[in-house]
Amino acid sequence: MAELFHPDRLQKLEDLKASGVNPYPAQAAFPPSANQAEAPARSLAADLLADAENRFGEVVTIYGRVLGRRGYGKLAFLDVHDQSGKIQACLQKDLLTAEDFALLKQLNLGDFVAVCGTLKPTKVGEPTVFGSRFRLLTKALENPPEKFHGLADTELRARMRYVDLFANQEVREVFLRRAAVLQALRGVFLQHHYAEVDTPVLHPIYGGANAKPFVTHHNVLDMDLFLRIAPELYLKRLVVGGMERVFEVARVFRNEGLSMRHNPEFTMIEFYQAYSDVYGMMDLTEKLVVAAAEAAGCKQEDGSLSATFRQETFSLNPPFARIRYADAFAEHVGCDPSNRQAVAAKLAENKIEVAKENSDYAWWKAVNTLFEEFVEPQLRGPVFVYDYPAAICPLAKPLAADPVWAERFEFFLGGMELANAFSELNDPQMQLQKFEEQVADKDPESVNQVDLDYVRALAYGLPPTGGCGIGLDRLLMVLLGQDSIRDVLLFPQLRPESKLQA
RNA sequence: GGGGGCAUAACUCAGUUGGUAGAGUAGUUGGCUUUUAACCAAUAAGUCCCAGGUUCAAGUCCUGGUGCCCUCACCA
Repeated sequence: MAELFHPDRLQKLEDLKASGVNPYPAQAAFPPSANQAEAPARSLAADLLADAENRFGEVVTIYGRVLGRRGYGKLAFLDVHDQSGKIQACLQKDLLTAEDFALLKQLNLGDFVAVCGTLKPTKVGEPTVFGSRFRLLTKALENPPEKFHGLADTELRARMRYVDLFANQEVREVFLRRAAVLQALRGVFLQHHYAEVDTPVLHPIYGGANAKPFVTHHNVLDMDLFLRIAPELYLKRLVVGGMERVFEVARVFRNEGLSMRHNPEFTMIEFYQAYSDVYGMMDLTEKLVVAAAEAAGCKQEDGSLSATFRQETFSLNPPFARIRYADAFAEHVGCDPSNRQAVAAKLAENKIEVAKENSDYAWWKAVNTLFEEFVEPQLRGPVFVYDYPAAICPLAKPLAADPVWAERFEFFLGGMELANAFSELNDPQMQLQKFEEQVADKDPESVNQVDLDYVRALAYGLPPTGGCGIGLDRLLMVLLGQDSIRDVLLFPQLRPESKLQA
């Protein structure tokens, strides 16, 4: 970036100031004036357009950014964009004061303006505000992107999201829908009498998932802290304490690679409900996904729900399919996952090594590698896979009937794992043992220790509880049809722009 | 971290075999009272990502680096 401010614009700014125009007024509203009626309150472009025919003749006020201008000497059409959309304004010399008409000449694309005037159709019928008053609200010192293509460079779009958002209306739509989805999900939780909570992001011991953490340091306490990789263990402490239904919209941080599905920080919605279990969580997850889909605009004309993601259309009408892990495994891998010899043959065939002899965890981890390789790509979804191998589920309660399996499901959609839920393990001794095994099985570079305080909390008694975590960003990718997680994150992680900061 | 690709004006992009850096949009100036990617005329704008190298000559070829994209690895 050669210049932070466009030189021509700086000149214009000086000219404006010289002629007594404040390029950055504090208030948007038209100031009261002796010889002019008070301007009406602001209208949104979309509201005016929705009801234009009934409002023709009405005096209205619009605010927005000018992103198009077609000038004709003594008249100009402006495309005024606000959050809701775009409406045309027409400014004619006949209707304006000399000062306002002079100001029109100094206007640039990208500037914010207020226009007050009569809503009327043009000769071709487009609803247009024919301005009798007009003022500059903010001067822009940078050119907006090319008007036809918008901002296309993916790097610039992510780096300068503030430009992407106003230059590409569909991008703004994605993020407004993201906000609507979050609100809809909160609505479902409130209907089910959940309390929204905020638990710590800075953890002295990290846990609740298997991931590498970011490390930071508190100066006064003189201790290292980890940015949370999951809120799980804190949320269950709340259930121990008697907060029976809690959820958190939790930003979590994982110090791992980036990809179209991975960002170092992402949003997980976790929720826990006392006296429920994994099956209750399945029902609630289904309701949440449906509510999210409705808020995301997935409702079709016939009332059905569907989303198109990466050229594939997914029906989101409940109920979603439910399949046992072992059945899905048998179908796509070709053998019973409990048949050790058959599975060993499959592992050898696919050159998958069991990391450690005589370790249940290592064995089932390898089994799960087969699952990830052969089953998950086939799970187009929406589908719940349930009854996972207990050995790889340190936080889930084993099935009473067969403790090889645990009360856990994962929810798949669009080829991605979007949710993960358990009947929470609440036997403190078994939990301690599983934690210890897990730490012992860990690769050396991944420092981890048993969260003994969590085990102590369980010792005070965690009622039977169902818990679930939903990867909000990935869910939004599918619902909003965005290929990359970067396209549903306002500010995805990028390296700093060396030229700008140098 | 491995492999592949891209990087030229504020934006979108051309740039031939290595031979003076180009267009459209945006900007500036002028003209135009119903356009909508308005139009017409003039004009300004470049560290061709960075640093080396080859060459009489490099946007172009070579080496290294940086950033981004794709892919693999990592990733409950």
